[in-house]
Formats: sequence, structure tokens, C-alpha cells
Amino acid sequence: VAVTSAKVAAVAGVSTSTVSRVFLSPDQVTASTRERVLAVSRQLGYSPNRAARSLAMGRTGAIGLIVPDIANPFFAEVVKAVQARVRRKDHAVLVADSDEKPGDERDIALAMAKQVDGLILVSPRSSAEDLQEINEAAPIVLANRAVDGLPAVVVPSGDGMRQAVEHLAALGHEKCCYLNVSRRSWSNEQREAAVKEACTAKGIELIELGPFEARFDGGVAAADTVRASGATAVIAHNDMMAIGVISRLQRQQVNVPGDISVIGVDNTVFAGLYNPALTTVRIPLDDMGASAVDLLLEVLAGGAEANRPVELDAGLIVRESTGPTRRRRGAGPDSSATR
Amino acid sequence: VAVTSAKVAAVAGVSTSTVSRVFLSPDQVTASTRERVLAVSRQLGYSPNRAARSLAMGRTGAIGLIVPDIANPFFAEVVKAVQARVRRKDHAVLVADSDEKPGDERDIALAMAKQVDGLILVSPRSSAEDLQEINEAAPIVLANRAVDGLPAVVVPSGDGMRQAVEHLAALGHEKCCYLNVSRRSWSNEQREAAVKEACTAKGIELIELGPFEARFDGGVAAADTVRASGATAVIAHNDMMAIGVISRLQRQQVNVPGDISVIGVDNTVFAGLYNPALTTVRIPLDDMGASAVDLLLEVLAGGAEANRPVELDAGLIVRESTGPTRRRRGAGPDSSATR
DNA sequence: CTGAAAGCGCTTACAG
DNA sequence: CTGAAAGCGCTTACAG
Repeated sequence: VAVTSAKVAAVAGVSTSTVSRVFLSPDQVTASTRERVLAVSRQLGYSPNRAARSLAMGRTGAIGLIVPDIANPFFAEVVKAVQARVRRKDHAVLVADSDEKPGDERDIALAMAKQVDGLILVSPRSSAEDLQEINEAAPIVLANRAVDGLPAVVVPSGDGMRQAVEHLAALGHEKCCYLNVSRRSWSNEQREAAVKEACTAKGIELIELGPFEARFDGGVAAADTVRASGATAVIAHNDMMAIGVISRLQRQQVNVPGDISVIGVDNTVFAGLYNPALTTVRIPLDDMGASAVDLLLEVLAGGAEANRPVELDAGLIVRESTGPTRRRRGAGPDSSATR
Repeated sequence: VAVTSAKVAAVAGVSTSTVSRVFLSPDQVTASTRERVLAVSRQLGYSPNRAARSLAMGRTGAIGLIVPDIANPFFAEVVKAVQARVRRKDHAVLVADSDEKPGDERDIALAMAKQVDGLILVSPRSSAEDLQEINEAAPIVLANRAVDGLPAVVVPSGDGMRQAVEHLAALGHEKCCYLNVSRRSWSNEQREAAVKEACTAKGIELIELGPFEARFDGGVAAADTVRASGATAVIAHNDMMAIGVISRLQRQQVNVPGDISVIGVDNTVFAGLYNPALTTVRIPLDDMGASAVDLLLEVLAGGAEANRPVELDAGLIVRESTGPTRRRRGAGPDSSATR
């Protein structure tokens, strides 16, 4: 039922070659015929058949996006940004969710590679080898992880973590926990190292805990140990864990930030909505998504090889989950809750 | 570089017709040749070119999914479910985000219609006429909204809302607010009507407020009015609003559920994580997504016309944001905060 | 600047 | 059960 280029050509009195050129390389066509073809196309509601074009050109006009878990606010925001950017570039985006399973991630990527021009893998859990294999099947761009030889966009959290530690130091904290997640996490390495360095620089005693699960439950699981450590502040690997910690603490009548200050990372939608609103290191998810798209499109256009990862800035956002230590404020009447 | 059916055919010593049949209608091929073709295909890593197949068959093997806002946990979960279900059916899913703009929704749907076999529109904001127009471009299935003549899967929240009201009645509440959202919301109509009916049945005085925005901010905006109304309980149109209400109330030292009980709708991930954990009417988002896919696939297969919407059940999940009224418990020493 | 023709890789009546 | 052939709707050297 759809209008074909042949139909348009017939009505406009030109060949299908010309119709095609009008859309793909307009400057190769005389202005007058171009206008005529355009007018007819509009009138007939013509638009090139995608499948036919793909077959003829060898490109699909689609890009694939694979995330570990769409329901995770962190990834949901990246999906939103990628989708928005891709659409503006007149492409389509196929999404898939690996459900946090590295094996599935590889299989999905390999399968999807056949249907798209390129892939964006967000926080991929696969091994470097598997990622290289996927890259053979279709050009990939990594988001939130760097692997030698593959194009990537990352947010070095170092600056943000350092700001977080300095913020705590300024509030008088002298003993702080960091909540690790899996050793396999690239971002955990970055964050842990930056926190350690900053704590040393500021003379803060750092207590490393974990690894815990990178979720709300992981934070809940960590809370009692944090409390027992005697630390007055805790930096979690991400917002969800931070919220888990706060939730558990509050249930035990430990006040946040009165007794213990808590800092997260990501600035997902949750952070601003929680009570207390979460002080957090912002990871610019929207920019990350958009940059990944731009980078992939560059790669597909034959440009920009994978030199060094594109780097975006992270910075601290101070809200309500951090405050001065008891000592700094002078011992309050309700300080009993912590000890 | 990819292996073609011609290559497979040559190696296996058959025609491309046979190769094609092996994959599309295996029973039309002798077992022995079928095995041989399969073996060669596997060895060469052959899989049919999607674009070519689409062109020849007139179907894309993809379905489109349009949601108002991917970053909204409610929609993110639907996306996750749809994507999971579609993949199992060996299709691909294209997603797009209308950014809550009805005009964009229509444009996106119309554009996407050309690239997919069918569309799933989640909580579409477009008019019934626009939806019909979209349905002409490509078969659509509605999720979370019903429109005459269009296939849909909905969750009549009536049962759940009634349970919510009965729960409040059992706890001794006699005055309750309902927080409305836009009059254009199909689900709001359902919920409001059910709450009203149940309140009447239970002899609870109902105070209707709003319309507010269907987000956290909307709940924040409603909180003071709720408090001023003298109601001891509030049912919000959804979880995000409920959380907004609680957040604002807590900041004013109003205890939830001690002073005011709060109930949401949706049971999004947030609900269980908030403090207090939210009592809410569960909307089975995963089933909704899966059912929408199944329904669309049926429609595409030529089956099941749009008789009446597929209906899923909603039920109450009791957590911590609801409790007995002061009077029921006997006036507590700290009841001053509310009055 | 424009057109005729070949080709992209599959599927599917039509014969046999 | 299997193959030759046409066709799906475009794009793009190649001529002119």
C-alpha cells in the first residue's frame, strides 16, 4: 500500500534514480526538478522504504543500545538520552537489557550486531576479549567503561570523589567509610582510588568495606558495619547503596546527617527525592548518552579512531544527607542515638 | 563480509530456495538435506540478512515502543518487560520517548510506523482520533489506556483502590483525601471513581484535591492542602506523588503514618525503597508489557480483533506508610504535630 | 543534470 | 522435495 519511488518518479516524470538523488544528494539535481519531485513526494506521502535502502546501501540506519538493567534509574536515564540524540540524527535505536548477565550481554550484542550499524554498550560487564569480539561483528562504543583500543565515553569520578572527601573534611569528619562493590567494576576502582588518595591528603582515616551489591540491598547490608566502625561519614559507590544505608540507619533511630553523613554517586532521580535529599557526586548521564551517540556516529562515518576515551566531568552536589560532626557542632542533647 | 544464502547454498550443494526453506518452513525439506544445510550454515556462521528478508517478505520483524518518559520508573519497567518479551519472540524493539508531549507522540509514532510491523503505545496522551490515524499507519496496541476499537491492555485499578479504602477504613480513618491529576488522564478517571464509590460505601468523607502534576513535585504541592484539610489519610494518584507528599510532610515534622497515612499507586521500584516504605496499589507493569507484546503479535498474525481490552488485576500492597488513626490508638503524647 | 541497468540478499509462487 | 526465476524497493557506478 505504501508509495514507492517508482510511483513518485512516474508522477513527476523522472526516473527513480532522480527521485533517489533528490533525497540522498540533492545538489546533484537541478533545482526545478528537485522541487517538482519534492512536491510530488509530499503530496503522495512518499518516504523511502527502509528495508530496501538498507539492502542497497548496506547500512541499517539503526543503532543498538545494550544496558544491564533498564529498570535501574541510572541506565534508564542513559537510554533516554541516547534515544533522544539518535532520533535527532534520523536513526532508530534498538534497546536490549542483559539483565545483569555478562553471558547474555555478549549473546545479545552479537545477535543485535546484525541488525544495526553500530552498538553502544553501557557499563558492559563482559571481558575485554568478548568486547573485542563484539566489535568485530559491529563497531561498538563503550559508555561508563574504558577498554584499550575501543572507543569509549567515561566520567572519571576522581574530581567528584575528591570534592566529596574535601566536603566531609570541611565539616569536621575524621573517620570515613567507603562502600566497595564488585572488584570487576571499572568505576569502583576509580572511585575507591580517588577516595583513598583524597582521604590521605586530608588526614581522614578511611575504612574500606565490602564488596557489597551495587543496589539498595547492598547499602542496607552495609549499614550496621558502618555504624559499628565508629565512622561519622560514609561514601557509597552509588546512590542506591547510599539510600539503602540511610534507610537502615533511620530505622535504627540513627540520624542522617546528624549522626552519620552519607554521600552517594550518580545523582539519579532518586537522589533529589529522598528524605533527606542525598548529597551525591553527579555523573552526567544525559551528556554521557549523547556523547556516546556522537562518538559512534563518528566512528561509523569512518572518523575518529579509538585513541583515548572521551571524558566528562563529575562534580559534587551538596544536599541534605551530609552535615557537620557532633564535635564540630558541640555535643548535642540527642547524640545518644549513635553510641 | 557477511555470509549469504548463496554461499551456503553453494557449499551445501542446493539452491538458495532450499536454504531459505530450511529456515522458514523446515518441514518442506527432506531431513537429510535440512541437516546438511543447517550444518553448513552453522559452520559458516550464516544468518539471513534482515533487510533482504524484510524487503522480500514485507515485514520488518521489529516492533516499536513509545513511552512518555523513559526515565520515569513506571515506564522504565514497562520498557524492560516489553523488550524481554519481544526478544524471546525473536523480534527487535525500537524505543522512543515522547517527552510527555502529545504532539511529538503522534509524529514519532507516524515516523516509526514505517520501520516496524506494529506499535505499542504506553499511556498515550494523544487524542482518540490521532490514535486511530496512527493505527492506519501501523497496527497499534495500547497499554494503560483504552480507546474504542483499538486493542489494549489495561489494569482496572478499581479493585485495588477499593482495597486501599477498605484498608484505611479498617484502620479507623474517617476522612481521606484523593489527589487527582489531569482530567485528560484515563487512569485518573478510573481511580477517582473507584475511590469515591468505596468511600461512600464505607462512610468515609472524601476530599478531592487537584489536579496536580503526576510527579513528585505534584505531591509536594499537594501536601500542605492535605494537612489543612484535616484528613488523616491520603490516596495519591501514583507513587511519585505519594512520595512527594510524604517528603513534604516529614519536613514539617508531620509523622507518616503516625499523623497521616499515605497510599500510592503503581508499586514502582521506589515504593519499597522509600522510608517509610510505601503502601501502594500494585499495577503489574511486567505483565502489562508482556501482554501488550502478545496482543500485538496476535494482531499482526491476523488474529484477535479489538473486542474488549485485556484486563490485568491490581491489588493492595501494605507496607509502612499507613497505620491506625490517633483515636484508634488512643491519643498519643506527640499528636500535637498535626493540629 | 539525468536515465537505463545492475545489484543488494532474501522469499515464494510456479513447474517439475 | 527441489530449483529457476521473478520480484521486493531502493542506490549507484556508468554512460550520455
